[in-house]
Amino acid sequence: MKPPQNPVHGCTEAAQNGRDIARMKDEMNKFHGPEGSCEAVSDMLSRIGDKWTVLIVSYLGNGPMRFNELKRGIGNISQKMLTSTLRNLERDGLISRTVTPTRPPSVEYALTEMGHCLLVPVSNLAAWAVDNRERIAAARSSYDARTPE
Amino acid sequence: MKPPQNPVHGCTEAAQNGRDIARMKDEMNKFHGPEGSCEAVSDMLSRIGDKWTVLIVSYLGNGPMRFNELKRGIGNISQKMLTSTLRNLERDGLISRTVTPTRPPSVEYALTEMGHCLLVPVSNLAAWAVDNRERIAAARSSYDARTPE
DNA sequence: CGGCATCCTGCGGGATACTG
DNA sequence: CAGTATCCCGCAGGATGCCG
Repeated sequence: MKPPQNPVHGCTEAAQNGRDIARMKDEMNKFHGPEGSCEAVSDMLSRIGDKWTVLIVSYLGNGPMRFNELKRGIGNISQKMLTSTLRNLERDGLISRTVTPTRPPSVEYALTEMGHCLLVPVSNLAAWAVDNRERIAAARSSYDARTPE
Repeated sequence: MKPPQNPVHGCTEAAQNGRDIARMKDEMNKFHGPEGSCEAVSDMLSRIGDKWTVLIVSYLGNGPMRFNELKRGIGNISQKMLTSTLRNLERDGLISRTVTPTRPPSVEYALTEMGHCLLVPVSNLAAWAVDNRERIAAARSSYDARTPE
């Protein structure tokens, strides 16, 4: 029996008010506490939060892809950004780059084990974003409605 | 019996290769599929991935705080960025702003229920970042060592 | 104390053109 | 096909100064 579909993101204000919050605080304290790790987290989040990283990682979650395959899939990304984002991901050990010297040569990108690993928390966050999209939209229009007074 | 300390981030290549990956793919597909939600996720991630949002949210995870309290806690944030990030979070319904009209007035910021809710997936991601910090650092120096050839 | 307004800079990131 | 190189623009975001 594995973690039962756990509703990490459902969070309809019931489930979370107990244990999870406590565990989470611990995480967060170990995270502000020893000065260093805080920066590490901040760092990772700006890497991940950049305009393309998560898109690419999530596309590669469906299996290895070639350069232009990715480009077409994502659609509106420039070669420059695709290249540099892929480079950074490779540098961080999150994806692998395999060149097959045919002519013209083809290059395959794939998630590494660590890349797949990252996909887990990221997809949780993504799920949260999807699930709370409407609430946020509502909060925004509500806020906008009562501020420009 | 609740989710057993689930090793969301430990991911020592064992636990994840089965079900979780599959579930995750589903998440990701529902996420690329219906055109709209993909943007929503991308949006949220750039919000969250910006330089300060997560820091602030995580500080507020320890309880309500006042403006300068936050500023001191974080340390190197400018007033401008603190103000605007707080404003955005308030607009999105993730934090509340309460003015107590003493003199000089004091303003308290606190996470809303949705804010706490966000903290859960975020702390998972943070945990991942902490746990994989060294592997990433290693990957980077390895990469840097063999590229500038 | 908790802000807004202003000025100024760096760099993220798009468009375009050229190579192996 | 899979890049590299160059140019150029916008805006995130720091520094500084003023207000209730």
